Amino acid sequence: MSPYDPSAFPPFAVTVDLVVLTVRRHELCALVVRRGEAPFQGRWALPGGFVRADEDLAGAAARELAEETGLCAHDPATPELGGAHLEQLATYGAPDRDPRMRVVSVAHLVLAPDLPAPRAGGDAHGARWASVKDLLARETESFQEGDEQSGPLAFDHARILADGVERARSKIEYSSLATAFCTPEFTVGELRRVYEAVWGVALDPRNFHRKVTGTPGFLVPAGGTTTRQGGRPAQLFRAGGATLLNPPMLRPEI
Amino acid sequence: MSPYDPSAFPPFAVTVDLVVLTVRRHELCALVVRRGEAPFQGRWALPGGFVRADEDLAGAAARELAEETGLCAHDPATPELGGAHLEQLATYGAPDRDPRMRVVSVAHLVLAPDLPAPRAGGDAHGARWASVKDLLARETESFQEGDEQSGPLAFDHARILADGVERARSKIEYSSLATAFCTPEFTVGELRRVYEAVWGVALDPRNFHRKVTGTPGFLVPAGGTTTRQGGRPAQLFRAGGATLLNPPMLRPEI
DNA sequence: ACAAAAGTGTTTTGTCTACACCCATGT
DNA sequence: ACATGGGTGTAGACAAAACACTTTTGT
Repeated sequence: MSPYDPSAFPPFAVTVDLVVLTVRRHELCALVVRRGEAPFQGRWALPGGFVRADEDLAGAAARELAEETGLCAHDPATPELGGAHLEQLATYGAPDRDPRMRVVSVAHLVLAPDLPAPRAGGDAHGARWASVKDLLARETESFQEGDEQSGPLAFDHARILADGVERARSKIEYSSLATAFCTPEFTVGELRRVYEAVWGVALDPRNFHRKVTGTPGFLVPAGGTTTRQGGRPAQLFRAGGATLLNPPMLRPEI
Repeated sequence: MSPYDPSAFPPFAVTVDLVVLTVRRHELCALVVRRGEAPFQGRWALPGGFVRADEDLAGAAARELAEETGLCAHDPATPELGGAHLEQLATYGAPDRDPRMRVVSVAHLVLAPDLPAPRAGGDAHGARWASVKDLLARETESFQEGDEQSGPLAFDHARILADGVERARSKIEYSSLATAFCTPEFTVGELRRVYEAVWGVALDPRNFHRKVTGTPGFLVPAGGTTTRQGGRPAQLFRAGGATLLNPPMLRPEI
């Protein structure tokens, strides 16, 4: 027979979906696009698309990210895309998750600094940043039909978003990934506000400062200072080489 | 047009592969099966198979696990399968990972207590437990052709195995998953030997005892004692309800 | 002068480590 | 008696939380 018997397995469509997170105005936000076609036409969804025949999963994710946000695509072998971090999140493949056909979606998580307004691209009729809190609250609350802001996310995207947020919350605890939410040069206070937004807690600025500057490899001084946050000039830092934090940042109990 | 245009996306085969880990004779071991057909005929591989048209990913993993090990299949919604823990690990989809066709494999991680010799099932010509250390060492070392024990794993299974082992190593740090390697009732010393085997370190028995018995919800007394390890009778425990350990177990620096 | 944010010092409190020591069984 | 593993007590090292205090800017 030919290399393999195609009747031995059912054919699947494979897509990548993106959970793109950023921190804007002290709030954790996710990128959503408005669906232009059925099913879930007009509803908000996570950006994503089909994996092509000749590309790998991370490559497909990087391509979709570039198409949806204008972030330059970089070598997918390196997890940095113009300062953004890309990693695989999880795969969703319930038989009924797409009414059209059997689709397996490999979700990816992107952590990005506060970007300019996203560029609508490809098949998405519109793209915007939305507060994660709002997006997840919509799943259970009642809402007005036709309201531009409202409605639950399409498909199982609320579940995927929740998983991505949970991953981001735990990963910044024991890795230096929180710096992926910052501009290339940032202050300790800006980094603290990232933690506060992602975790939804208030942190003691004094202890936070001591902790992050005392963790070897987390931050390296960039040399300058800035007063863009007001008050006394703050030292600028860049992300250091360390990826794993030891000891980890401690998330307050709430 | 019909519900969806099949020419818009390339068809994929979707499989599940299993990293089944256990602790035997103070060593971390993985389940491997001998391949009965090309490619990689005669080589060891991770158990796995095609996802069927009507089952979800966790269901396919649970079915394959039952076929390969004889572990009774339970409700995939609950992560417990006869004392074993099942979770999704990661998805592997490089275009050339299978020479026959485009295959995306959703790897799952299973942590099981020390089982009787595995039952060969389905298309696998043989199944056995192999030391993780040996399996991963084979990837770089030279080996004798034709030796029953030798040869690197098929496909990208060494990478998948390494990822699964790394996941197990970090998860037992901050969750109570180490109990999934134990029989339903176990002693503190048996649990300690699980940590020692998975991490490849020696732990202080006195401090370990204080730590695990002092972490609320980790262990609940089962009521009896045993001398199966020799020495003074040890209290028997069951896994408690807690899944996240706070504070975590601390892995020694090396 | 005052508000605002950055940074430092100090005390208290808790946890990890290392190790001395005792307990209960099998041989 | 002794080896083996189970379990408790305790002193020192170390890190985190809480908070008083100083520094340096903008208005």
